[in-house]
Amino acid sequence: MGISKIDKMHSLSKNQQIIFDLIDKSSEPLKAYTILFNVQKKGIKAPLQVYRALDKLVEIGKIHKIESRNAFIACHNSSCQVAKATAFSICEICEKVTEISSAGLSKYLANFKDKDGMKYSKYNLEFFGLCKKCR
Amino acid sequence: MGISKIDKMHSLSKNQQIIFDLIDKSSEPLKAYTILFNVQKKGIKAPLQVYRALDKLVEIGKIHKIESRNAFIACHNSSCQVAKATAFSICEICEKVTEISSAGLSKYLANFKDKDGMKYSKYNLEFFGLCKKCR
DNA sequence: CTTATAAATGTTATATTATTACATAGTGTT
DNA sequence: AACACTATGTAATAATATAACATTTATAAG
Ligand SMILES: [Zn+2]
Ligand SMILES: [Zn+2]
Ligand SMILES: [Zn+2]
Ligand SMILES: [Zn+2]
Repeated sequence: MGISKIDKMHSLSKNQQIIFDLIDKSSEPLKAYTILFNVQKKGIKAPLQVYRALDKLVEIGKIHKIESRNAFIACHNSSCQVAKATAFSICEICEKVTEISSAGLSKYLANFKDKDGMKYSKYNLEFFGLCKKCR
Repeated sequence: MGISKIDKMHSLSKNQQIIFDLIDKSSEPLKAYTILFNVQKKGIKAPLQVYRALDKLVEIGKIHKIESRNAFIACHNSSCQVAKATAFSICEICEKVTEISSAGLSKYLANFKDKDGMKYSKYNLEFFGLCKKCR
C-alpha cells in the first residue's frame, strides 16, 4: 500500500515540511529570516534553504506571500490549491492578516476585463484597514 | 501673486521633483537603486534621499509602488490623488505594468465587504498575465 | 537493477532593498 | 525673532533575496 499519485503530489520534502509546519502553526505571517532563525535548530542553516522551500510552497499553493509585508502565511482556503488568485485583508495597526475566501470576489476578479478586453486568472489583492479588535 | 494653498499642496521639493520627473518619463517601473544611479549626476547620492522622496511621492499619490516588483511608477489616473486604492496589470513576460482605471472595479472593491461586514477603502490589486504584445 | 533525469540539499559568497541615527538647512506661521 | 514643520545630507547598518557550484536524494524508464 504505497503512496498514491495524489498523495505524492502534495508530499513535501524535509525542508519544505519543516518550514511549512512552522508557518502553518503561526498565528501571524512570518518573514524569511524569522523562519530561518526558528528552523536553525532543525539543521536549516542558510537563507537559500529557506527561500527555496518558500518558493516551492508558494508554487504549490500551500503558502502565500503577503507582498506588501514580505511575509508568508499558510493557505487556509482549500480552493487555493492552485494558488494564483489570492486576496487578503491586512490590519494597519496590529498587522493581522486574513485570507479572504469570497466566491463573489474571486468570480468578479477572474471575470474582470481590462480596457483591452484582457482577462486575468492570476492576481493578488491586499485590502488595508482596521481589524475588528483594532477599530 | 503667490502660491495658492492648492498649488502648495502639490508642489514638490527639489529631490522629490527630480525623482518624480525620472519616474514620470520612464516607460517602465523603476527600482529605488536604479533611480539612485540615475539621479547621482543631480547630486542625490544616498539611498535614503531616494527612499524619502519615494515615500512622500507615494503618500501624495504622485507615484505608486508595485509591491510584487519593488518598483515605482507614476500615477496616470487623476482620481488616484488620494492614492490608496490602486490596481495594475503586470505582464509576466516583458514586465510591462499598466495602471488600471476602471470605475466598475474600484466601485466593486470599495464596496466589498468581508465576512465580518468590514469595508476597505484602501487596497492594492495586481493582476498577472500576458500583455497584448506578448500573447 | 541500472541508467537517466529531475528535484532537493548544502555551503559560501554576494547582490539588492530598506532603515536607523544624528546633524543641518530650508519654509511657513505667529 | 521664535517656533514648528518639512526636507536634506551623510554614514553606517539592517533586512531581504539571489548567484554559483558541488553533492545527494527521489522518481521514472528501460
Ligand atoms: Zn489560499
Ligand atoms: Zn488589528
Ligand atoms: Zn494612480
Ligand atoms: Zn508583455
